Amino acid sequence: MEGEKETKEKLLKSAKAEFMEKGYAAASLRSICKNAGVTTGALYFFFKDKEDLFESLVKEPFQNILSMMEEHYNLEAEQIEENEDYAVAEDIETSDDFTSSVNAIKFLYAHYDEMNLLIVKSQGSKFSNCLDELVRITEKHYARLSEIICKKKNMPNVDERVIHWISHVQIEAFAYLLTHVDSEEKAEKILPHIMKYLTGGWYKLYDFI
Amino acid sequence: MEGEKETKEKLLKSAKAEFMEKGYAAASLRSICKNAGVTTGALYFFFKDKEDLFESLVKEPFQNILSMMEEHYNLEAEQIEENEDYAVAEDIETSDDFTSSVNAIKFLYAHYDEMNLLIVKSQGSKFSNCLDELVRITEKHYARLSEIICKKKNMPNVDERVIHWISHVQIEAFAYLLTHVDSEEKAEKILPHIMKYLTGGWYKLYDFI
Amino acid sequence: MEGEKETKEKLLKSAKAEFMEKGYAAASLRSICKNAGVTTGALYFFFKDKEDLFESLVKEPFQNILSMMEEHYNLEAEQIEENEDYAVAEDIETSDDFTSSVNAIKFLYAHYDEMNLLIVKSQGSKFSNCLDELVRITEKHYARLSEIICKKKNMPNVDERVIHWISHVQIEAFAYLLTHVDSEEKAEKILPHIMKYLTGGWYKLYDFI
Amino acid sequence: MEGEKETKEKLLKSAKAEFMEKGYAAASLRSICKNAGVTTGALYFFFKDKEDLFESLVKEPFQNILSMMEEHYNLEAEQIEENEDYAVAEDIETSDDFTSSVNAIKFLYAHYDEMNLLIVKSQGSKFSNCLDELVRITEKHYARLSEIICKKKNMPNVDERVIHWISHVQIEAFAYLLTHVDSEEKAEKILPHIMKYLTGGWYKLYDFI
DNA sequence: GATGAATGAGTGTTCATTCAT
DNA sequence: AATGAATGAACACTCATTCAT
Repeated sequence: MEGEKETKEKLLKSAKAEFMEKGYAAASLRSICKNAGVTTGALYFFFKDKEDLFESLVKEPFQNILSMMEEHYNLEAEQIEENEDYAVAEDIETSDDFTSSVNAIKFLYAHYDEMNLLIVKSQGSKFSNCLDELVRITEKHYARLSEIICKKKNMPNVDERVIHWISHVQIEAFAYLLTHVDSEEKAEKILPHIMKYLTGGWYKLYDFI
Repeated sequence: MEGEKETKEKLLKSAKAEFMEKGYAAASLRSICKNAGVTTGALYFFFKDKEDLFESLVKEPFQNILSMMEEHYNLEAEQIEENEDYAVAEDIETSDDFTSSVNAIKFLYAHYDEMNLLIVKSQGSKFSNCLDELVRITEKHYARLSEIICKKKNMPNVDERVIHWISHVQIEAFAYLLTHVDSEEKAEKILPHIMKYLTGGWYKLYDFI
Repeated sequence: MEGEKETKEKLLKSAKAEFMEKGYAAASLRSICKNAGVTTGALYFFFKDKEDLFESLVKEPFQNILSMMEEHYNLEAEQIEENEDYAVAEDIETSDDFTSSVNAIKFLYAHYDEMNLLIVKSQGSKFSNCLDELVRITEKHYARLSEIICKKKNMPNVDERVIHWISHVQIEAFAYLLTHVDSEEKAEKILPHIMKYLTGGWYKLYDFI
Repeated sequence: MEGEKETKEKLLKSAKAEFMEKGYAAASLRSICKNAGVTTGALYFFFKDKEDLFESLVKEPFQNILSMMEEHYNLEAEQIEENEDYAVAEDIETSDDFTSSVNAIKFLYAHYDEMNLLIVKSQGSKFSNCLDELVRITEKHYARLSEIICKKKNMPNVDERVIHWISHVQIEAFAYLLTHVDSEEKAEKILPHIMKYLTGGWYKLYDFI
């Protein structure tokens, strides 16, 4: 009777380990089942296919990041609508108060494994380019901010490709932190410097200096 | 008689296309041979194995980047030794003269395909982590610069993990440019803004602002 | 529905035939599967690899021979310990009572095919040198006997390389019988002469004549 | 110009090494050519195919053994025809004068490599069963001797299968000596004991004891 | 819910051999 | 006399997936 209804859990656990070790494409369902102490048939009872299995591990965490980011950006957008000077005076995330960044980091490290799966182990799956989606959201937000700033400062609009590039760099920068600093503590120690560096870029770009 | 001595070229061309399309791991030697209009045996006459075939495409370009970067960093290091104030006054690559960056970009786009193979299609090959090597070199250089700057400014040394992170971000930033902007012209248009952004980070970090 | 659960049997049968015909190294798994009316994947469901397939055919019989021989030698050793004159008076297997030899032959012929696989068809597998193990056991036993005999007869010890050689010859002699006389009946008819010949060698060596 | 006409020699030397190391079947012509510093085409200029290459190494030595053995047996047969009592009185090779055996050993060790190729490395080639031919000659000779002895002693003829078996055992016994004792010196030290053992078998078989 | 069996296409790689030059 | 190029079949093995029970 042991195991019984936890087969699915065992499979997910084994799958996570396998995907972590070998990446999506090189992972073997055979191997996952074996390590779960279960036959292939069982896997296909719970999951449609390899893709579905991977998705079961990462979809929800990924949606959560998306939501979180959208929420964060919406909040910021509201603040700007209320006070158009906000963007100009403070720049984006320019203040030395990194609370929201810290919160983001907290969330990411709470789902450390899943984030790593998404960022570095998803090649071959439909999440291969999952960061692109984050970039897209970020980009949209920054485009709006940029427009406001430029209007205020009577500058020509910054090229949208530059905005896109910056968005990508920022996302990648966070991703790298997550995938190469293994504990939240350490990450939080580095974070302020990182934020300083990233916001410094904005300053320069809009000649705040 | 057609083809004759160009079999190797045909194979390399076909291989490049296949690797580009599917990435190293998912590429099929069978498919490469078929598209080259050649049998598998022929491939193994010219190349030791899959790895060797891939290497034949990317090794030399990669070595060239390495050389280029080392040369560039050595040059900069020399300038600093001659004039220690250089680093402080101008910061690294801070001037609005991006000549060396433009040259780098020119080189990268001259080997556009190979660079893309290296950066985004090499997973599974021994070039999987080729960017790490570039990061390592960059990091070493920046560590040296950072030390000089901090001494001059009576600041505590910047954490080496931060230096590492910045180096990575910079390399990735260039890599992204290359892999997502498909012509040199466009890249050169964006480049000044990118350089501005990246150097802005340094300014802020060392409180030049 | 035909076949159903006998796939493994069919594979083993087909494998035995193929190994018998071509030997381990030259045998083709493809061919084995085809003759079994089964796909290659099926084979790999039941067996880890080629080696494992071969092992499944011969391991047990081989272990049995080992056990049988060890038992036989231990028995003989006990008799000698009880009566040290045994070895001298009777020599090893010198009596005209070949019961144990006949039993051995009976066993060998009960596994005729497997023995042939082991002895003449195993080249390239890990059973390549399986006879060496039998020789080793035999040698150990004969070394002990030889020492006792020589002490009793005040002879210098027989060179261990000679003992080794004799052991090998004896094992080979039995092996040849098995691999070249196709029925137990015929073998049993020849056996007494063979035993006579082999024991005659011992007589002469220890100057019993 | 170097090499020039010695290509064939280089190929033969390289082939011998390869066959020695891997055996006939597992030997790779590719590898042989490479180690000879020559292309495959060259090999096929001198040799018809793999089989022919192997044959070039071992055919002559093998023919020589055959001749030697036949000569030896013919000589012995002549002696018997001249003096029918010879066989009975002395038995075959019974005297303690092993001159002819020593000569045989000398010859075998003079062609040590080739003999090893023939005996242990020929599986898969047409020399796979080359020892059988030696057994056949030996058998023919022994059959004749046996008949004479039995007539003289008024014994029933010894079963031809026994004769065959003994012949095989003797050939194998010599082969084993050659393939497991690496120097002629050592072999000559063991040889007297071996001869003693082998002739002892004959004594017993014909109840000379 | 889950098993155990089976599929069949696919993988990279090696082979002896051929042949125009 | 020898090269260098190429063939094409064969190899052992792995894969995600299916399905009757």
